[in-house]
Amino acid sequence: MENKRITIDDVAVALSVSKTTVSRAISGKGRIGAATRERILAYIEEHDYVPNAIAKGLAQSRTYNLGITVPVDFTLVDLPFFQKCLMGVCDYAASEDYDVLVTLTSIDDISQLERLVNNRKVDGVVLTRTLTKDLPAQFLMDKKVPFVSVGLSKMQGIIQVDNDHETACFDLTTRLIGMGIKRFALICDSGAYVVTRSRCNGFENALKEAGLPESNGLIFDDTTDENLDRVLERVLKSDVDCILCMDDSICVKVLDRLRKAGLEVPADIKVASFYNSSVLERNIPSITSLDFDARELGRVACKTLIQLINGETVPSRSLLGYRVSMKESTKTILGKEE
Amino acid sequence: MENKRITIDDVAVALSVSKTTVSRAISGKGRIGAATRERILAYIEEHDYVPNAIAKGLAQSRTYNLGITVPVDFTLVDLPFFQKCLMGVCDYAASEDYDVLVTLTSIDDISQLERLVNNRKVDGVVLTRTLTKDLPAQFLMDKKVPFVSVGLSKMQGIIQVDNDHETACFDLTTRLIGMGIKRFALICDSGAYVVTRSRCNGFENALKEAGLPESNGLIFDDTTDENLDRVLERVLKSDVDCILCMDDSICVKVLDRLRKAGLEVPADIKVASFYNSSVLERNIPSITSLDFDARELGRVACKTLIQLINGETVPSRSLLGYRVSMKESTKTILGKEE
DNA sequence: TTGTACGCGTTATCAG
DNA sequence: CTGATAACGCGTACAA
Repeated sequence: MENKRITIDDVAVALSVSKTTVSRAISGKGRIGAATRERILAYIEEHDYVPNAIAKGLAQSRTYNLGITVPVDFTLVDLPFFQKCLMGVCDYAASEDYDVLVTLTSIDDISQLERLVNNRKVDGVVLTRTLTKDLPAQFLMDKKVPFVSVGLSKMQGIIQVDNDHETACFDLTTRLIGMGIKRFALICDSGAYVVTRSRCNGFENALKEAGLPESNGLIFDDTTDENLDRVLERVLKSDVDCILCMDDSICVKVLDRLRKAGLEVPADIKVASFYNSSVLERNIPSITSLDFDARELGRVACKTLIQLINGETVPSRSLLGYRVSMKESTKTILGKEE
Repeated sequence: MENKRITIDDVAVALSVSKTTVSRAISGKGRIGAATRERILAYIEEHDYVPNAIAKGLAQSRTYNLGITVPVDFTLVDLPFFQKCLMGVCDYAASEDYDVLVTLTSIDDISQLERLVNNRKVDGVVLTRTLTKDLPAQFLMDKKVPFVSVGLSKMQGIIQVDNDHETACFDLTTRLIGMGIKRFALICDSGAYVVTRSRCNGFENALKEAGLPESNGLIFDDTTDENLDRVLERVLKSDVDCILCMDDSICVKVLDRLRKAGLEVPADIKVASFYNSSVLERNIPSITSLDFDARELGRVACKTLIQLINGETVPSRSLLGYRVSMKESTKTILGKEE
């Protein structure tokens, strides 16, 4: 094993050319004779010379590093999302010879992100989980650091990448209506997430489009753990056909309560989730839900960010697709299938 | 907002001192007059000058970056572990002004790690999840890059940090025996993890120490999804008092099967898990288990790595503690409590 | 097509 | 105690 690392200068001397020529052979920039070029490339390959990324970075005031914020106050339910998203970012970054540097952020502490930016350790940042009050976005904007936000944000002028939750919820609701379901209850969390609004919109639009009265779509928000029982009680009394859960974390609780109440899904009541986080993967019955490809989301976010860094123009909002998974939990007993 | 970044030279010129002096005031290295030192520090504070980490890195051939490998082929059950571990690493790294750079590794693909190291993007690496066949460790060893391994490894000469699984399992088993439980079944996975061996050892030693015959501790390994049913059938016929699960991923399946078989925990049979991954957090009944602090593990791993990078001598093996959580799932019906 | 010389921002070395 | 000056390794105008 070679221990001592070789520099561009060593290559130049060994081949009796100048550093410039070697640099050109590697980068492809600037004209250079095909012959010398081949010769240099061959030598580099032979002696496995690898350019020093730090020096390169210093010279071009670039780091070829990307930052990604990861929330510390996650729940088990949204953990897979961040993990997959991170993987997607890493995927694409690697393909462009960028590396990814994680920084923990909580709702009111962005000190790690500040360090990262102030130390100029990254060329840009991917923000995951957008809150209505978005400290990181504000900070990066002030510092004029390129960044893209995964998840829609209310802030103006932010490059956003997200799945099309609104259309997805519209689609799922419409299909359920098509199966003969008429009365819904949508159970939301009390969080400050922007995405909740989009999902509600999709749901409401589907009802409207189908000509169903508003009263057929009960919406319960602010359902903390304590009053979920009361909410469900009201839901069950309301002759609801199908409970829609804003995401799996709610769905888990709902299923748990229904089981205790001795209710069968889908025989007594149907259930579906607006966000499949894979925690319910093995649930019996299988749960109808919306599937989003978080890894792809990460890839697109990363791609967009790198374009942004390179000064290319990027769409201010990219919406990715979704998949509607019709499963057991919404099957009608007559054997009607999707 | 200041837009243009200020350099050490600007500070030097503004204060009519040399760059060297400014550098000394910041680093604390080398003797310097208290007066000038204060003056420089004040100026820096005032004009919020931040040293360029890249240039600093180039000068000292250091990056102040750490790498951490994250496996791509994770399951939902061990996801929280990696996440918490990552957080611990980030915690400590930030406190030492290091940043953390993630790299995906699968069992047979370490190309991202290779890029990272070849490009000299990191000063050292934290390895998570040690397999019996450890490609990353071998690679880093050859490249002479400092690294520590989270989780015990069979390889010689590796700096390891882990929880003391063996003692923990010994402890839990012993306490269960103390509660009057005599016959155990330990259900393992068929994975190639080194940790499985440690846990089995702790379990077996506890039986031995208690003077129980070997036949009281049935061990089933290679329990793939398909034959788990058969295994459980045999277990139930064997008059076992308590099923011990190697980790929560197995425990989830076992609980599921027991429920279907109409068996009550702990009335009909007791259950405990050798690794609480928080997926069973809300399970009813609550599950007796071993708790490990993955975040602390990450912190210690990171601390050890930085010491290693700084040329300090570090213990070749650090074993961290654990917590035994006695819960409902092993309660005796008579109301005997732990 | 190729080479020279300088800049990137900092630390380290060696004088004073 | 302080200050020039040389690395660190690479990119890039500018010159040849």
